Formats: sequence, structure tokens, C-alpha cells
Amino acid sequence: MAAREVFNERGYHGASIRDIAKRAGLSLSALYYWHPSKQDLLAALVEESTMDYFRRCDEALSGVGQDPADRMRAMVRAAVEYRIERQTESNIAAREWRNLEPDNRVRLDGLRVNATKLWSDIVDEGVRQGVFRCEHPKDARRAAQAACNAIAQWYDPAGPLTIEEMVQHYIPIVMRIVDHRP
Amino acid sequence: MAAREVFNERGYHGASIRDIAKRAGLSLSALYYWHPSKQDLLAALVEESTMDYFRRCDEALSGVGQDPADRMRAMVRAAVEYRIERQTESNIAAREWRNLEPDNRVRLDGLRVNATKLWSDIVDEGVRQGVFRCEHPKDARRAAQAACNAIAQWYDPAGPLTIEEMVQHYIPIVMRIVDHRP
DNA sequence: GTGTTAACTTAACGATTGTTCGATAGGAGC
DNA sequence: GCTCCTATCGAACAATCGTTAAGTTAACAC
Repeated sequence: MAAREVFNERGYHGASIRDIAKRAGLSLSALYYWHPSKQDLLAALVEESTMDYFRRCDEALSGVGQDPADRMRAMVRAAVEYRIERQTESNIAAREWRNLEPDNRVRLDGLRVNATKLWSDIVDEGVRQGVFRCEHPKDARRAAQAACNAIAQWYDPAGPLTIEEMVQHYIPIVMRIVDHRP
Repeated sequence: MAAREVFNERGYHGASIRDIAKRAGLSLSALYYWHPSKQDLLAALVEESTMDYFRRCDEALSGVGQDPADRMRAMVRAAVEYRIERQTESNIAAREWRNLEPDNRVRLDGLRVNATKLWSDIVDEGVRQGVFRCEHPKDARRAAQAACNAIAQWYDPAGPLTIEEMVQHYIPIVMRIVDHRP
């Protein structure tokens, strides 16, 4: 989808449907034959990307045991990989969320809440077991998510850091945020 | 400035100059009498806000000694206070940075680099002295900044957390991110 | 009273926006 | 040969966009 590139470069309102069509190698009318509206282009993109994020996290957790530390490590891996591998969509979803029309926003907010709950449950269980000793679990969770989310804003695929290195850097950071003590 | 509200609600391209004028209680032409262009409205807003951030950080650091831990705590306080007290401008600057025209962007990028260097210098000095033991200072700095920056995205002034509580929550989080050991 | 200036007004400018319409080309089925 | 359907085209729609021009009002200086 070429809408991805144009939305990323110019933002939702800054991107014209003519730019998108041109980038896709389609005429204006041909684009409308395939997609009903500009809003639908954004909603479809955000939905696919958000579902991909949730699915990655869900699968990562299903492949690991019940230990909160293990689950947190799996979660960070999934999150870091997603933010890098789906960098463009991640940034569009973050920036253009507000430009979704109410129906789309409400529907997709559900997905977002689900994903955040995956983080919360791990932190809460770790605190309950006493292996995470952070004083404020909610803020620890927010800090951990924010650190991972921000990767999409600055990561340079042509830079020195591989995805695996990023995962290995961010796992200890997040473990310290939740104050993990084995 | 009413541009602040409208840019925040609709984004730069989504906000029309007519909306901004109406919100300011001005006619369209009266707005143009006071401000040369829509782009100038955004640039002025972002510049003032970014300078305020830098000034707050700078003053916080000048009021504290050379100990990296003390300096980091002062920095977190300044950052958290800024993200809450200037929440709207903070969000606009973050989201609409890309919509600054090249001249404005280049000029303001300098400010942003300066602010980031304040963080880097503290982390680097802490690592040099051995009081911060994080393995990857650059990523620790990025995580700390991201955690503080994100506050502007979710903080609710009508919610249960006061500014001072936020400061007290985020100082230990950041100290753990840089792996401070006294 | 005359001239100057600041602070607006109404009206319009050309350009671009998202979207739609009717025409048409080409292939498949019969 | 005829019909149907998919995919696309060029052209146009009304609306809105950022910006500007020209005229008006009120206050003040001298």
C-alpha cells in the first residue's frame, strides 16, 4: 500500500488522495475503484498494524511459561521487533490516531486497550509475586511501553544497531524499570 | 494563543486558519493582521515551547551541584513539570514537528539537540564516575527521555496524580533506567 | 481640521481538496 | 455476435484552503 508512505511523509490531512494514487501508480479514479475513501485507507492501515502488534505480543506470551520475568522479556522482544519491523505503520498509528473518525477510533481503541492489558497483567503479577519491586506499577508499565514505542521514532535501519541488539538492550532496561530482583 | 487549541485538536493540516481565527474571536483578516501566516503560527508556538523546555532544564541544572545523580533528579523534575504544565504545546511540538518548513525545522532542531545533550552529558558523566552502571548509556538516555515525554500524551489534570507525585514517581524510574547505584 | 496610523472589515483570489460520474476498453461466457 | 463484468479513464463537482486587496473606522498628533 502506497498510502503508508504518503501518510508517513505528510500526515493524514497533509497527504492528498492524488499523491497517494500517483505513488501507487494508479489514476485517481482507479484508486477509488479499489478503496472507498481516504478515511478507509487510514483506518485499514491502522487496524492491520495494530492487530499485528497485538498478535505478535499474544503469540510471544503463549510461547513462554508463567514466570513474570520470562513473560516480560518475551513482551519486550515482541514490542521491539514490531516497532522496528513495522516502523512506518507504527508511527502512522501513533500520530494519526486522532484523525480516525469516531466509529473507527472506538473500534480500534478496543485493540489498544487489549495490548496494554498484556503489559499490565505481567507487571501486576510480577509485583504480586514480589519479583518486580517497583513502587508504582502503573507508571512503570507506562515508562516501559513508552521506551519501546519510541524506538519507531528514531531507529535507523541503516544505522549500527541490529534488531537483536535492540532487543538485548531494551530487555534489561525494562527489567530495571519494573525493578526486577530474581 | 488560540492556534494552540486548534492545532492540538485537529493537527496542523487539519486545522483551518478560519477555525483558528474564530476560536481567537478574530475575523480572518484580523488574524492575518497580527500573524503573517499559518506556518508562522506553528513555528512561533513550537519555538516558544521548546525554548521554555530548554530554559527549565538549564535552570534546574544550574541550581544543583555536580553529582550526576543530583543532576539527573533535577532533570527529571524539570522534564516532568514541563510535560504537564505545557502539555498541549508539548504534544503539538512532538506531533507537528514534521510540518515545519525546512527553515524553521533546521533552526528549531538546534534547540532540540541542545536539550538532548543535557541528558546525554549527565548520563555519560554518571557512567564515567561509575555511579550509573547501565550497559548502553545511549539507549538508557533514550528510554528515560521517552518515558518523561510520554507523560504529555496520557496525563489527565483532572486525574488523581499531582505534579509533585508524578515527579516523585518518575525520579526512581529514571534512576533505575540508568542503573544508579549510590 | 487635517493627516497619520493602527486595527480592523468585506470580498474575493486562484489553487487544491475528497469524491463522483459517465464513457470505454478488453476479456469471458454462451 | 452479443452480453456481461471488471478495471480504468478523463472530466467534472462543490467545498474548502491559505492568502491578499481594497476600503472603513476610530483614535490621536499637531
